[in-house]
Amino acid sequence: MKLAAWNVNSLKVRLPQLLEWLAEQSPDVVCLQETKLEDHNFPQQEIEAAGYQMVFSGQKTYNGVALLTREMPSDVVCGNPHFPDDPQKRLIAATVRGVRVVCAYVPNGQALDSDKYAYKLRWLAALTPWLAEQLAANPQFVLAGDFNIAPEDRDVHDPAAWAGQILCSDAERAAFQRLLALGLKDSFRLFEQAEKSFSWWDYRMLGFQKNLGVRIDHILLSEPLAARCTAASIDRAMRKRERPSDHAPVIAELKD
DNA sequence: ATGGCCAGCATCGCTGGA
Repeated sequence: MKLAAWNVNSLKVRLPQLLEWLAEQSPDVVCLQETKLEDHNFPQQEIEAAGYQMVFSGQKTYNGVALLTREMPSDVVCGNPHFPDDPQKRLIAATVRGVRVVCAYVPNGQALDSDKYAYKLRWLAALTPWLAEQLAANPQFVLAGDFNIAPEDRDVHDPAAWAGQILCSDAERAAFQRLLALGLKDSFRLFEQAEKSFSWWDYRMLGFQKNLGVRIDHILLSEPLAARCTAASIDRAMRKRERPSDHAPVIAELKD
């Protein structure tokens, strides 16, 4: 079972790249973030034609998440009951082949003195108890998406420059550790990886060409799934293509 | 020299992303 997460930064713009990538990689489950589409505009026919079922929760202009799956997903939940009435569409969960999959687009936060940062921390604080319930109900569990957190200094191209900044602050990293403390493993770190492996690069300043990136997109696996995980990677090739998303897809493979 | 891009929405400049 091949799991992937990708912040596409507008599915309207990125649909051709997504369809090419699905054909090349043939993932079994894809968690998409930043679709930026209202549900009635979701490109269902094109994705169905590519051989995928889908569930989605979107809005105009901002946010939006979706799950693409080879088999019909069940028990679909949008949003977090511990964080009710959130107008921002950032969470969708479903069960596929016995695996509970939670697709998340964690708020960016903008800057530590911003209201958006306070919202990010509240959002993450509410996420943890809900995940604990989901995980207890199904030990075959994965949380994947854009976390907007670089968990460690090795996940940042210039840790000194980023120290204490958004994506790297102590409070954000502590929130990430609380997710791991539920019993989740960062699939990428289950394996030897190249130094300076990142999943996001700024469109400006030749960020990708200079590899000035951060690793903020993650696939976290419960212990039973981590035991089945055979590989984890970041598909940097997608960032080299024409009109790329600023995020690369991240992938984890599980043996059946 | 501390910027530079991209997407959306709406115009001919702003917000948000990270």
